[in-house]
Amino acid sequence: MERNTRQRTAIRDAIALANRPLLAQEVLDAAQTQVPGLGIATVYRNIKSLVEEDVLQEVRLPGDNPRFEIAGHKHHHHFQCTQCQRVFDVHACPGDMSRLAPAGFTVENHDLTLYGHCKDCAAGAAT
Amino acid sequence: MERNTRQRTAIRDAIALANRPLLAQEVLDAAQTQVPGLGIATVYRNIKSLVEEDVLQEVRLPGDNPRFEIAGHKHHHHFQCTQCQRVFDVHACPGDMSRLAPAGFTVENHDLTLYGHCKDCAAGAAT
DNA sequence: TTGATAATGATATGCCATTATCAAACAAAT
DNA sequence: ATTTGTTTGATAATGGCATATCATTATCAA
Repeated sequence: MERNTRQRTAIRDAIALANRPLLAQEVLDAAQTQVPGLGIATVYRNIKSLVEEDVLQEVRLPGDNPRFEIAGHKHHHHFQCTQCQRVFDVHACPGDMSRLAPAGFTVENHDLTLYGHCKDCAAGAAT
Repeated sequence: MERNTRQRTAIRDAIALANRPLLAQEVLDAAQTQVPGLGIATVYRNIKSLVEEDVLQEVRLPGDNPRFEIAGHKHHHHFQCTQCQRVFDVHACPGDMSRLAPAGFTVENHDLTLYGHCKDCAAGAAT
């Protein structure tokens, strides 16, 4: 991955502009608005190399396939809408977790996922 | 699944006695100490029916296959050891999360996973 | 104890996300 | 514009978890 191609640019831009973590399939859908013939293999290839270059980072939520967002964000968490399944960043954190673990356990990190209805789905739906 | 078999009993007991969520493969390993010839298909079959009967519940952690624990526990979270990969229950919670989400989002639930070293691995290892 | 039938175990198959393959298209240095 | 080596796109192959299949075994009511 040494050359600048329309495909690579479209993939990176799609993720950057979404401003939320995207599944490979969501990246394909978004990037195809820029490059109609784009193939899924190219999406996987470029995501992989962009992760290796620390341009992107992987986001794993329970039970879901990997999503990808622009790397370098400071500590944050995620919100998943139980209706549209989309994932959004949450730039807040309950704070220190080290007291929660049982005695003898050392806490080094944590993942928090909030579930509910996103702004769009909360607005349109009767719960 | 209407009959009581040695296999079914061994599977349920293995999960109950582990006192932590187990992968299907971990259930097989544990239950085989009671029923040596036990097959993986029987483990999957019985786990599935025990979940449907609300005897077991599924636990999903980011990036991992499903684990299963005895159902009915009150709200709790999980700790995963980054060394042995085992998962343990955490009977504590930072509390209300509804203020963390962006405006317009409604929070209905949350999952928290702590990462670090479990008691066994913290004791024996040089980090 | 027997007999109807449910459960088991070995393994084939299904399912899906991801990766490999390879000819064709393209980037970019000359 | 030519050339050379990289990237792409279509699709086959892969890998891993889970389920289906089916002959055999086991359960349990009578």
